[in-house]
Amino acid sequence: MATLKYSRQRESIKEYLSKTRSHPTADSVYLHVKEEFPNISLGTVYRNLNLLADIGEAVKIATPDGGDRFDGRTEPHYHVVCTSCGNVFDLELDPQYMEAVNQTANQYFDGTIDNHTSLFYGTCSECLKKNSSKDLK
Amino acid sequence: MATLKYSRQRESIKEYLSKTRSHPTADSVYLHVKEEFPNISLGTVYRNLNLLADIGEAVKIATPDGGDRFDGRTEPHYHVVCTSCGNVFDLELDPQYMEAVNQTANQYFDGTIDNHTSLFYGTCSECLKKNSSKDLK
DNA sequence: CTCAATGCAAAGTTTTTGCACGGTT
DNA sequence: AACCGTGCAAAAACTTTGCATTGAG
Repeated sequence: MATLKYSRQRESIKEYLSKTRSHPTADSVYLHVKEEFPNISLGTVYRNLNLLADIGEAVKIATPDGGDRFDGRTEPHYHVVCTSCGNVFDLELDPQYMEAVNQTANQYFDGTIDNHTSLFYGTCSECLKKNSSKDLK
Repeated sequence: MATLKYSRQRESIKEYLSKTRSHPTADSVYLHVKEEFPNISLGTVYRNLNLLADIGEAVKIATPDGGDRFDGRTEPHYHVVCTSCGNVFDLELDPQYMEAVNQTANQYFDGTIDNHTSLFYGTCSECLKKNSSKDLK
């Protein structure tokens, strides 16, 4: 395989991903890193995001509407996607349940289940508020 | 809200979704329904797929690579996405675990968790075979 | 008759890719 | 020097949408 070389752009992307909890889209990452590297291109951001996901230093989270989201948090954890606003949240699940579920899932997937990318859909509290106020009219 | 009118195209889409276990993409649905309705357009397929998802008669499953997948199975169940080939599989999870996990997730999402769309990533057995033979060379 | 659904094509969004150049090793 | 990474722009992949027409109620 090709040898990985250092690049300031990739470093900046990694740093941003590791610090934010917002599970940004590729475009959000682009906008942020652009502040430090005004000439960076969206293509470079995509290439690095996919590269980081490939080597396990980031997680790509697919959402049903809008683009994919990325997460730089490396400890195993689940996610919840709000189907109303599209935002992604970390889910603090009792390790005991995560273990049990992963074990069951692995009966079918032979130990390959990636518990970073397990994912639920729901409606976040902010959207619940908005929706209930809409229901009133 | 607008009143729903019958259409043979939508009926055909629904029937296909309810019979297949392949979790097809919009394009696969299009190709299939095209056999019965040669003039059907991809736009119509998308419109109906989204409509069915909105009224809860189908589930839209986002995958990190390739297009979204659709499922017509209506009983609550989880899915596993193969990150190698992109295929989606049903996951028969002990209801007791599903219940426990949903309950925990719902502490954060206030009872809105949709247990049709909860989703894991892994590598399916077919891809495991292919990958291991690649590793040998 | 009314309005939802369709087919078609154009446009929108998101992501990938080819290529020449610059940066890291 | 070798070759990976970048910026740019074009292209690809996927999905939505406007509009005239057809079809259900």
